[in-house]
Amino acid sequence: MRESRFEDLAEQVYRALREMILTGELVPGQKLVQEALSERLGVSRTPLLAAFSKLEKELLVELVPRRGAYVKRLSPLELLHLYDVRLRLEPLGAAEAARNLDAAGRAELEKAFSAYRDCVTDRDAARVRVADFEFHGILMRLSRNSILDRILSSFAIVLASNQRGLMKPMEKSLAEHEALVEAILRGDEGRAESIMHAHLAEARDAAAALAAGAAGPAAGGI
Amino acid sequence: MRESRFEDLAEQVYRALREMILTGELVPGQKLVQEALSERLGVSRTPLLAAFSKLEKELLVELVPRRGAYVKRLSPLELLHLYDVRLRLEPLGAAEAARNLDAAGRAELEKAFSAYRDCVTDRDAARVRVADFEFHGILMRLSRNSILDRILSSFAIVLASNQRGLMKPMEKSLAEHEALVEAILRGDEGRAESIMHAHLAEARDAAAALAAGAAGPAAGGI
DNA sequence: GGTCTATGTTTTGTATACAATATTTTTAGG
DNA sequence: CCTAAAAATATTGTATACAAAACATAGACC
Repeated sequence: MRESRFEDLAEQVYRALREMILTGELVPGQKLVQEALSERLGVSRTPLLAAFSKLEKELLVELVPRRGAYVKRLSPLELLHLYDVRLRLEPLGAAEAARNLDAAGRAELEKAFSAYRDCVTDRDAARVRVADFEFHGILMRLSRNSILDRILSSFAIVLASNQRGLMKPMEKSLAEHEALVEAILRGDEGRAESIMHAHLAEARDAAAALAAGAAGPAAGGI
Repeated sequence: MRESRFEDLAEQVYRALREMILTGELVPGQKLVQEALSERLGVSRTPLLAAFSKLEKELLVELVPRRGAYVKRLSPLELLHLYDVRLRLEPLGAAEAARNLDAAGRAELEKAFSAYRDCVTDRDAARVRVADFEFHGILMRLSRNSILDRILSSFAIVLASNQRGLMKPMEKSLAEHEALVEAILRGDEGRAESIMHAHLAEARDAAAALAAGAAGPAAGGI
């Protein structure tokens, strides 16, 4: 066994900041002052710096030399671009998950889906968002494509993206997820891929409309 | 103008290490000892740490807590997965580049292509590899999809991937690039996309063969 | 009164110092 | 001669200290 149960402070700080950004405790555009944060988290500035580096690569933080670190604000255009990328990658992941599913994966998938369904039943929008994020994340992990999983889980941003009011009605989304799960459990790669594609294409189009709207009227603030 | 001409030591170190890894000066599996490297680069260990964090997110470095940093070695399977991802993303980039091309982009594209062609003319395999990498990188930049550009340029690894003897004959690759450039200059999105797809599909299949071979005979070392 | 400059304060970037863990070497035992 | 424990060494992780740059404030000049 070569792994280590030890966890970097940098890693903990990274996760703490990520959480704070995703929950909205730190809002887009906000400056991340090193000393204030390190005091708040009870660590020195050193691990903070490493965490900033990681978060910058995930598009959650913007690092301006000599100026500081800021919570990144996604422009409507970047949001659209993000959906364009998801639209290409997640159907691949769904297909590979369908192909590579085993008993353990099946259990994980069913668990994630039922957690999602419960949130929808409760009509708790905030929790639905998180559960949806986790569902997609688990699916990509089940694809057994480590590169794909890495890229997509890197973009925790996808959660932030859903905050912008382009969530579709819960029931519709639930039905799509259900069909997707069913296809994957059956091992139907082609259908899993096309359902995922359709599922994301709508969101992408909503993002496109948003981007088009933002480009016109208001000159779109960065 | 809000940008800053100042450059972090961390950024410089990051680029220096990246270069060293890509040129093979640092070989996969090699341990990156902090003190040795910081002496060699003439900086303290602090900026080195930030650089490690960045490189880890790019899959160029593996960070094992309390054990150290190692130059990551891509397994044949990971290589295949990487091509699966490229196969989905780069055709999108080619299409968007064709759609969004302007005069400046046209000039950049032609310059990158002619640099590439010159390397092929000289039959200098090492330089062809670098020129190919830059050509693809510029193309993704021309797509104007910042997310896409970011993901793919993150994976400097793509260069490393080409080192594994799955480069196709130079003339064939040159012809494909030429057709691609022509399609983009014409603004033919569909054709640009399909050429790029075909261009990468072959490499992907070679990677698949390699992965299948590695999984069978030798039990595939990580 | 407004703008430019000078000074003081805050904040970042980097180096260094120290503590804790991993690795290597030495030494004792079977 | 090989194995196993213990000491010594090396290396990482983290905090702190200091220098340089950015920012804010106040004063002088037009």
